[in-house]
Amino acid sequence: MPELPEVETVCQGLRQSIIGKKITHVDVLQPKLRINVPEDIEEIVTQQRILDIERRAKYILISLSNQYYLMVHLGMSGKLLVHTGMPERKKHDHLYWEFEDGAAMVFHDPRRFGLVTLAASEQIAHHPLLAHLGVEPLTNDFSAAYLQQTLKNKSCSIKQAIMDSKLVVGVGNIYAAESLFRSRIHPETPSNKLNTKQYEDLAEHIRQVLQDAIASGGSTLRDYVRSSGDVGYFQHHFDVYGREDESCTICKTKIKRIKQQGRSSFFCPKCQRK
DNA sequence: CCTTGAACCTGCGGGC
DNA sequence: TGCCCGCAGGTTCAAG
Repeated sequence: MPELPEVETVCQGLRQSIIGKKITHVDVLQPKLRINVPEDIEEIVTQQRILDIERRAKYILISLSNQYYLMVHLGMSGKLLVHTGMPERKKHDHLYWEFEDGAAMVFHDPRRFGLVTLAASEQIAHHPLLAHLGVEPLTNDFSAAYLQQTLKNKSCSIKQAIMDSKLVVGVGNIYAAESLFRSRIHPETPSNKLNTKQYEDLAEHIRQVLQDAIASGGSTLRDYVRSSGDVGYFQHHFDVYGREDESCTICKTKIKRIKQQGRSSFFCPKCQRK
């Protein structure tokens, strides 16, 4: 389950639980994911050790001792769980990796919008899934100046713009709504019509809302490891997301829901004006 | 180039 | 109880 903070939390959990382990077996129960699982995954991955876990956008990159990355994306409904022994097989479990010490990792994804694939380490930056991604929101490349510069000629809504992974990665439907609320910007505002302060607020609040969520995910990391992965992604409290007709946490006005690009947007019509 | 809409897939909850 | 609808955290691709 995916927005950047959840993916980051999963990566942190994996770092604590599988680095150094040797893969002894791979079981592919369902190869038809967003991209088909490579047919040679078993021969490439078995007998390799997990060296490290990295994240790029919402992709989990597991580096292996043979200069390959195992790339995992969780899509809308994916989970990557680690068990200390062999877990019982559940519906929508699509891949199992078994380790030398008896532990196992499971990729579980009812909707199959996620993916598991392989990439040679030296060409990882040029991999088609990663090559055209924009900046990471938690690095210094992401700033008000960057937003203002890249959006100055764009008339699309600011919500659509910040969810565009060619611009900035990792801002999904929840955190787009939350960062616009904190910035007091209406989601339908044209991207090129924000003033300088609004670009500053937005850049700052995108960073903040993601960092807050990572911190709160991190606080459950102990549980994550102990219980093999179920963090409870909707543990956070949101100011606007999913709160249609409930009252604004600032001014008590009823939160509105509208559709943008086929997806729900939530905002306070009083705090967030066009 | 841009914008819009649909597509991929399963499950859940509400209305009738 | 069943059926149909809309909804869900993402991403890509085709059409206009």
